[in-house]
Amino acid sequence: MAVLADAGIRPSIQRMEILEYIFSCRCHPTADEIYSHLAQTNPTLSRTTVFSNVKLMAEKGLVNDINISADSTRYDAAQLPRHAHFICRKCNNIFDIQLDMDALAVPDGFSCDNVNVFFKGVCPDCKNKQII
Amino acid sequence: MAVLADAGIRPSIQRMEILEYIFSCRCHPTADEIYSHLAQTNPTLSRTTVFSNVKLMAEKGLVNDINISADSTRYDAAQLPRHAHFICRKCNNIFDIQLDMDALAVPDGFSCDNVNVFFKGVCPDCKNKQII
DNA sequence: TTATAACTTTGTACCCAATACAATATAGTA
DNA sequence: TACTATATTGTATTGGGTACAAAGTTATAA
Repeated sequence: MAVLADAGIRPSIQRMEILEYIFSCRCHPTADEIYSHLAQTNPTLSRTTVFSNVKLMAEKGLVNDINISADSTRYDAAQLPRHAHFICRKCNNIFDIQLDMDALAVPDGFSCDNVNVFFKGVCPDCKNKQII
Repeated sequence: MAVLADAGIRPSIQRMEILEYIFSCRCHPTADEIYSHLAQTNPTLSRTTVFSNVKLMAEKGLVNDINISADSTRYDAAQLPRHAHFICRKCNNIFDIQLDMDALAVPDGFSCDNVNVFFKGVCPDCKNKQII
């Protein structure tokens, strides 16, 4: 996990496990979901450690923090191709939406390090269920 | 405020005051900020009333709920021209960014009722202050 | 007008994501 | 080894937001 050191974060067992999970799970987990998952194999892991480290990783640009809903912050691997997110108002699932986001730019004077595009509505599955 | 009735919301003093403030202030207020402002002239107003009504107005499409930061949900008049938002990591101010968002679309099958574009970074003012 | 039903506001109590903080543990350096 | 800096842990706390029941208000019908 040289990616941690490259980002200026000193590697540790906990940090490697957290980042590995965010990079591999593809489920936009919350900090609590990351904690619950990792605690199964690492019972002494602290909830605070997860919260403080995902925040650090977001600041360093290793992960994206997704505030698509008011509930809680979700995390996504920053190394994935840029994509948008869709949240379903019925099932609350979050979907990756492939989209050309290169055209999105800020005016001169602003320096931008992060772009998020969020769609809200109803997903195909829930639309079908409503008809039935 | 026929706009309330048009959206299927029964008008009330409280609801008109809340909507009027969101439409006029242009400051992306949180529910608590709306409450604090209106409570100055309406001391019996309840915090719960504000929270439940801004949520209702967001569901009915009268206002946009902005979750650009994890802190708290902010609200914006939905009748304004579509625009993006920029949050400064230094001063936490939120700026309106004029942007062509018509190209942003979801795949077939999804039905989308709301799009948000969020930029994060440093605003011109804070960039200048850092140099000094 | 009165009665009744439906809805809204209010206020308290509560939930839970996130943070503060101090104690302990670990890693880096001389 | 001793010392310093950084991480982790666990508890206590904060604060945005909600649940719920009581009180107040509006609409509809007889």
